[in-house]
Amino acid sequence: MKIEQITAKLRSFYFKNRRLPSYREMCEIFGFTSKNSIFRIVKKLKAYGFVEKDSDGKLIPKRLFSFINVLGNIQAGTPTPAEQELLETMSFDHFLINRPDKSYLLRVSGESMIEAGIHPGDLVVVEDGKLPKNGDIVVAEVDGDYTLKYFHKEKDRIKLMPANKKFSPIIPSERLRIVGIVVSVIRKYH
Amino acid sequence: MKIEQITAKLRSFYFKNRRLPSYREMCEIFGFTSKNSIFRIVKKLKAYGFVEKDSDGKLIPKRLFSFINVLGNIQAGTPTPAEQELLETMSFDHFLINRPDKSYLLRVSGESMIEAGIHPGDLVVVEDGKLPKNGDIVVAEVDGDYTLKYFHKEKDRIKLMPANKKFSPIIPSERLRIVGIVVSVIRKYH
DNA sequence: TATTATAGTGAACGACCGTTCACTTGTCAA
DNA sequence: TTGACAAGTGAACGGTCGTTCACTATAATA
Repeated sequence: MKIEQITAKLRSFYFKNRRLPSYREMCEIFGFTSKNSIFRIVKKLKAYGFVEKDSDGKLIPKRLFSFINVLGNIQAGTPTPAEQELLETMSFDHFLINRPDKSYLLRVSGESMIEAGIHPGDLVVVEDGKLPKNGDIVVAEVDGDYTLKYFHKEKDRIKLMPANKKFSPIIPSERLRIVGIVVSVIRKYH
Repeated sequence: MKIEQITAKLRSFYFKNRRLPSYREMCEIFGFTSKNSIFRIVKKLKAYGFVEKDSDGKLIPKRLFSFINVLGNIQAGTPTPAEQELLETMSFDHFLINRPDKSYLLRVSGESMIEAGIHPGDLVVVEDGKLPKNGDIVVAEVDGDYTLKYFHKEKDRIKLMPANKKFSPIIPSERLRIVGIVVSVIRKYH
């Protein structure tokens, strides 16, 4: 049996069950009757780098889940570092979230960041506990209201800049709290 | 031990190992010495709906991985159906990809869709084999070039509309191929 | 104080785990 | 034609799996 068929079947199993099948299950999936056949196939998969064994000897997926074939740029053709990274981390969860315990999701309303490509209805992954740098997009609490803005620290004051000409910069007088930094933006159409 | 501590530890284990720990491993993680303690804890987790057993009796995560606490709208407060869905599917992979075998990832270059919030450097998930509807964003191959545009079918012709005033609509004469439909957009800042 | 949950221990169970070994079959090259 | 090799079978192994049972300790309640 060809390695592509095997990885494809593993992929769809993992996508359905969120775990890798046992050897016995792989027998059923691939159509073998002997677990030894699986043993050798897994050896191949490890050699190819599709799966690996973790510290406890359990099988875990590795390079299997570029479900997703990265085709490269629309106009150019070569994969960029980000795609390599995604190929290796292989899951959007890992790609989009660095600190799961410090991250949460917000749905955006309002158009104050529309020129930064953040539209109403988009989801943003926000991570807290990080020091914002100039140019970061932050979720700020100003006088009790939450708002999404560019962060800009000048000599003695902090400026919150919208990405929309119709809005004005906010220079908070008191009570500014940076809730978190936007680390990624997600939009779903269908 | 409190259920929140347990789910937190499970979460971080799953995020690191991409699988749930065995009962013996949970003993180590939670600090118990008897697997029976784990047995009862898992019973609780099932009752709460955090985990479930799949068709083969194996433990799989269910509602555990709102790693990510959805806080609701920035301005409003109630979670929308999309967030509920994300909470239940619990993984960005499932949220963003419907058909893993028919999806791939493209890095966007060019500014032709910038007013739709798709900027150069963004990643788009493209699904093929679907019939585009008016208003869908599609990847089209026109005379050998790949391009990202709004799809508009009129009575007798197809129009590809950019989301950028500086660009002109394309009315393909021959050789138009719809490569796929953009189902989601991803942008990562850090 | 006596009673009753609640939470954890520890040993034992049968089933399944991944692995190994010996064997068969088919294919391709020398 | 023979030898080597790849691919699959089937049985057996020790270990780990989830589960169950009987027991203890602590805390809450009557």
